[in-house]
Amino acid sequence: MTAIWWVRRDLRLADNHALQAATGASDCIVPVFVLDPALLASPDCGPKRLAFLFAGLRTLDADLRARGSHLIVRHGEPAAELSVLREETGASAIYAEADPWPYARSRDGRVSEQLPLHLVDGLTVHAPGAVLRAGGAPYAVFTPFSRAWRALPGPTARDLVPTPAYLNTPFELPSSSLPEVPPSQLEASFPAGEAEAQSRLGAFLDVVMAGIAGYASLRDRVDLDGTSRLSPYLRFGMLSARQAVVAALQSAGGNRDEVARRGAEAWLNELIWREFYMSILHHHPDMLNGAFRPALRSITWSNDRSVFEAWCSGRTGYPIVDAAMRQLTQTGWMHNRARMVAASFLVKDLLVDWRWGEHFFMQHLLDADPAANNGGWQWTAGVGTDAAPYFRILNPVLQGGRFDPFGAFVRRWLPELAGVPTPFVHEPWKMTLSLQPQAGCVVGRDYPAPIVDHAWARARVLTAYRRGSEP
DNA sequence: TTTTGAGTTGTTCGA
DNA sequence: GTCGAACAACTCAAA
Repeated sequence: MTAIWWVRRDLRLADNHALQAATGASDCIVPVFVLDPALLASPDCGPKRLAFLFAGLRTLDADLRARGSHLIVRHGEPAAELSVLREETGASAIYAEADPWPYARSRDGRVSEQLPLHLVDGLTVHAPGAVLRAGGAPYAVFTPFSRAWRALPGPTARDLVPTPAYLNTPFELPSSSLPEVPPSQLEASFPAGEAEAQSRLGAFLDVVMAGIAGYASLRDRVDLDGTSRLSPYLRFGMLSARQAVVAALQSAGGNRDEVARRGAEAWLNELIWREFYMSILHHHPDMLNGAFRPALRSITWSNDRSVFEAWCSGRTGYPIVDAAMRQLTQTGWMHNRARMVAASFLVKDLLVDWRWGEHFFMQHLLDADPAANNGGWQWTAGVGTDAAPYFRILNPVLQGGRFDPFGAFVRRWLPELAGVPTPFVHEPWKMTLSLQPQAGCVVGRDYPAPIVDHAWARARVLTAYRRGSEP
């Protein structure tokens, strides 16, 4: 018996339920990845994430070759390509990991009409649809969702599926080659692959390194390396979410000190957020098209192209926003706190439709996932499930002072601020005209003046939301 | 059905 | 400088 293992966003051999289902049913496995032209042509498909995916596929191929197998790559419409592959191999079934993303669901529906496709849960620890209220309705608020999620029997180390020692793939089949991507800063920041993901997880969990132990107190500091930086790996399944949750639960339990326990709890909470947004998207696929709350679909945005472009390129005149955007466009990753500050600034200070920002993040983030990205933007804009209160408008100067107290983050990404004294580093326009040349940063010449006045913008957005929520 | 308490991540103002 | 209240009103979840 032969089975096709259809790889999509589960680029790993460890703890892979779709692969396990395939090997359980068949002794011959055909691993395939289908490059879908509809996805490659999507405006949300950016070159950085694509390069990360290609690098991940090469690594997966190498990992498979070490086990007697290899990855077959096909380019074309998935149902058609899988159909051809099934003819070529005589496979009796196709196994793949279920994905709640609406495009994936319709694609898989089309494949199922023609082929014996078996979808296996594994993208999340608890299937999106498994965490429900007493009457069977889905949750729309995070805290009760997380309580119900935690109340379900959680995975333990014994539940993790080991990496297969050998995979029998005797076929010599045509395989498309992946485009070569030149080495970049990206490759240095986030090397793709399962081994890298495992090594990062190990370092994060290491007691001596204090990654997870310091997480609760340091994760908001944009100038420090206080987060796991595992999001790109979770996005493509180079790391199993189940393995991450098992690690978090292990770190949260036992006789550990209070700080370490709190750190593990905080990290577990972030993993639950990921599952929350996948669940939300599963139940409300229409969220990708607009605000969850109908009352907030008629806000009048300024939608000023020039301020949007200033935001995209990191030229708003607010250092923490600009540093965040440059970190994103240069590395494909942005610190979580910086995401909130940058997103809040676009929506609340510039009054630009949150969907513009959502698309920009989709294009640039290695870890961009439709569920989490949309959920985060709706949360920031205050138009989604469990939305932020209307009055939560982040002040970029205060956020900078609190989460980048010495200005190391903004100086790293904005070299023009290198000589600005720390008291002014988050508001350089407050330097006197005589100090600016001494600091090597004349506002308006070396670094932009603020694109809007925050106090004025705050009043404007409150008015716009009040009007937008009127019937 | 009605009621009640709560809702990731804050800011501003005035005493 | 510090502190507490105010900031729309609404929806969700559970009793």
